[in-house]
Amino acid sequence: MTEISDPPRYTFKDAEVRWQKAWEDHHCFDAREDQSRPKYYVLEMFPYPSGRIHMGHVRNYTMGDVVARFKRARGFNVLHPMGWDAFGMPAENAAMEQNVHPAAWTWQNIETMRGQLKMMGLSIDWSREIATCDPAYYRHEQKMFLDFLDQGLVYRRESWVNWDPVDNTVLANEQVIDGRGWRSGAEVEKRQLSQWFFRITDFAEELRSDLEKLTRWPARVRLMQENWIGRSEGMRIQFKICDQDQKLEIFTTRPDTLFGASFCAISPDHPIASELADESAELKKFIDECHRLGTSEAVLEQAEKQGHDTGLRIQHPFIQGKTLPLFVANFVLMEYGTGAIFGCPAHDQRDLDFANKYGLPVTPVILPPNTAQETFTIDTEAYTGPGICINSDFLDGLEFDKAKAVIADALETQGTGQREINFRLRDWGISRQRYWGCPIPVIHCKDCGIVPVPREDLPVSLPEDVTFDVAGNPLDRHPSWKHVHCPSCGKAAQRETDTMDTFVDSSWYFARFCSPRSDQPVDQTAADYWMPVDQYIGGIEHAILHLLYSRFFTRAMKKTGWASLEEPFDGLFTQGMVCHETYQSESGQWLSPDDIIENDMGMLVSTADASPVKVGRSEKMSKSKKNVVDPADIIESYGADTARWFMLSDSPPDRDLEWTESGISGAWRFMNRLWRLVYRYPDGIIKPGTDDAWSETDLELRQSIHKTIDGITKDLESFRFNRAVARIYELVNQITDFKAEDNQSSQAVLSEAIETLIVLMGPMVPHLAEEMWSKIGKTGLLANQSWPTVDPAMLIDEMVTLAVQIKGKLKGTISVRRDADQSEVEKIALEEPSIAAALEGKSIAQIIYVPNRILNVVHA
RNA sequence: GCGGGCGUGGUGGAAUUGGUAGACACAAGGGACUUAAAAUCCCUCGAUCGAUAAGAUCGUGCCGGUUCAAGUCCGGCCGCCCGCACCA
Repeated sequence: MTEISDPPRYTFKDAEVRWQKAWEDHHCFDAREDQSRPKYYVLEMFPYPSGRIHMGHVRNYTMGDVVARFKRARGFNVLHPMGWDAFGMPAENAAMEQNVHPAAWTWQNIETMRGQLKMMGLSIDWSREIATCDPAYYRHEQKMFLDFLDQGLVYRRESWVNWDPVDNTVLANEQVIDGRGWRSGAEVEKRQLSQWFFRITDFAEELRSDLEKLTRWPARVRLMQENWIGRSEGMRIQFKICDQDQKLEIFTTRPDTLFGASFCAISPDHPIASELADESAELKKFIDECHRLGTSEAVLEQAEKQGHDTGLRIQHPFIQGKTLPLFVANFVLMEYGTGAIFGCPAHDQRDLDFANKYGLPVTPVILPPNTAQETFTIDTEAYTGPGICINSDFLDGLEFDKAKAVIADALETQGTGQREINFRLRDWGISRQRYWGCPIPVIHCKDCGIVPVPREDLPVSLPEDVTFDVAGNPLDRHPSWKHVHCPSCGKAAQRETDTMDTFVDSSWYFARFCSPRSDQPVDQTAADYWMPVDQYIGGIEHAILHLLYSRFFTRAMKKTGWASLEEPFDGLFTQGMVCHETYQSESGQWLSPDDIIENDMGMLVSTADASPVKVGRSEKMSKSKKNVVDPADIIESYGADTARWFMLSDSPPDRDLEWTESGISGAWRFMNRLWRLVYRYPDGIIKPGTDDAWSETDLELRQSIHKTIDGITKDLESFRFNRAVARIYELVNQITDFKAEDNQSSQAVLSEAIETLIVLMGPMVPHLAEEMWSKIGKTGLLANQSWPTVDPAMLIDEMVTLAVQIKGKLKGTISVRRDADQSEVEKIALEEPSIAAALEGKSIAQIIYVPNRILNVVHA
């Protein structure tokens, strides 16, 4: 081989474009159903087209691409699509601020970002691209909405919402900051509005119990969903209201504390409260007060328990003649259980706070273990632990768990209570008073009520001639759009002007990718072949909502005949965030990494005025803190492969990754090092020979090759990309150090090493790998090359290094035959000078031998 | 408050799942090449003692335990991070 004195640098600009075109020309990544091959569906959470791609996208899509390319090389028929989560508020904000149409703004962003993603060299089947704002997509969403409506999976009801009086819109809870609208800054009001809901609670139990089937999901995400669904077993109990026919229904998980009840309380939104408020100005005032305070976290944190005595009395179900006062209390939620509770102050902290404030009796009914009843009192701290029932009539002496069952039976026999399971999960409100979303396809008719838009009239498209110069929903004030004839009676009627929550759009896009141009929401044959998604990858921020909604939607689709499975995502991986140090000027202004420079003294200063810069901790890249690095700049200066390599190196993919300049330049240096390595070997390096008379060093390299194949295969299967990267470095170091002898077998080993290295790197740095592949004289695309197979014989070492310990402390290592028997190993170990010296004069008590691992000598 | 996770060199992180702690990389320092710089190549790099050697001792947040053997298992602290939060 000839050493070339000055190898040129790897010219990524030319190479990356060239190989991207080659893949496209050869349709390498087009996916077609093929029943004869095992399929693999890799999906990354699709991006919102905000304008430009950010580092989070680069990390996400690099990981997905590694999996897609790896699986393809392993012989799978891979589906790896991309689309756009294109409806949403930012488009309307842009419309208001920049006077552009949301559609124009969105499609322009898609154009830009598609180009940027293509520069990354992702193995995506672009022929399947979809955008949720395209009527060709959302008409199917409307169709399914109507199917859900037919099946009773959608309903409309009045509900309390956060209303922004300036922007004239409903705000999500996350959009209310300290009681004010996040955009307008106006004090948010509670209003009752008629809203559409998806009946996700129908599936609460199933969504919870099926979590255990999702074995390829992170335990953390499953737990978060489980907590979110929040199942609790308890009882619904009907209390008699004194001097009335009405009953008060409450829900409790602690029927065992029923004898400790000292009051009942209902939510300010409870029907009984509203009824009473009609006759009591004072109560009405109290209820209004509760509404004004709202339920935002900050408020609840400090909010005192407050109540209003209704004057009504409630009959205790088991104690003759005992009655309890009924309060309206600010801490009782209408949305959970029945909106009414009984209060047992001794064993619930909230009830105790309330009782102490209003001077209500506190009767302990659960005695903690190893406590004397005479000395047990409750002061300001409720006892919520386990124990034995006291002061509880027929429950006395029973262990509290047993007591729950006994009293449940008693109530059920009496007919005044039933065992019930309650969930924290609420139905999913999907109405948004927004323009840029999927229109809800119904018509409101004065005579016929709610009439679905006839299916043949779908899609209900958004009108284009809308304005954003005034607050409120443009659909609502559009001159003609909402005025239609009732499809049922033909009289004048109005369209629904609310649009759907954008989470609806992303709840089924994965199914649409299977047959993106079908004139049905999904083509059953295609979906049956491709679904479920085998590997889904995205941010942990979607652990609950998006993933839960998708699980619900898939079930709803199954019920309406659009899906044949329940769980859309078989495997889930949640990637960490991309972080960067933060910089602030002396006056506290955030500075971008581009605005700072290291001065002669090694200090970071502002490029503008050379003033010192405060370096803050590494945080998620965000525009507000200006600690962002634009991926487009990086790809421009270093190429896509360098960016991809850096993304995969060092940090485990589920943890946060810190972006550093030295890290990216290190990755760039490595790209060139590889290029030089391959450049040293002219075209057509030696083909593997039949001669297997390897020298010891030949054998060593061959073993390394196969151990690397084995290791990287396992690493990529289990998302340990950082480990795979380290193995590549190890192999490259070894190849660099390898001195090939002047014979065919030695040359062949080197040849095998380089070839294998290139194939193994293919999924991670595809352009460079193609370039190297072609450089060593290979014809045909590496993208179509299959994954190397492991020679199992090469994984087994003839000799192993064994650690020798004395009383558990390492004293030396010896080299022994693999699986050598204990007596042989002992002999070698005890003859080892350092061991012999350490054991001088000691009598050996025990020797522990773990073959191929360790020999531990224990002396007296 | 409830639930969960994490804690290893100057830094990011490895560690065959109880068996040689620190792989690999970054940063740093030294050297070679060069008129010089960049690039590249070589060496050192957990701490302490020792001479920059041989060697020894200590060392995975802290304290204790189990074990022949603990970063890994158990108990108790400390610190950080995340999720939920008036859910009866």
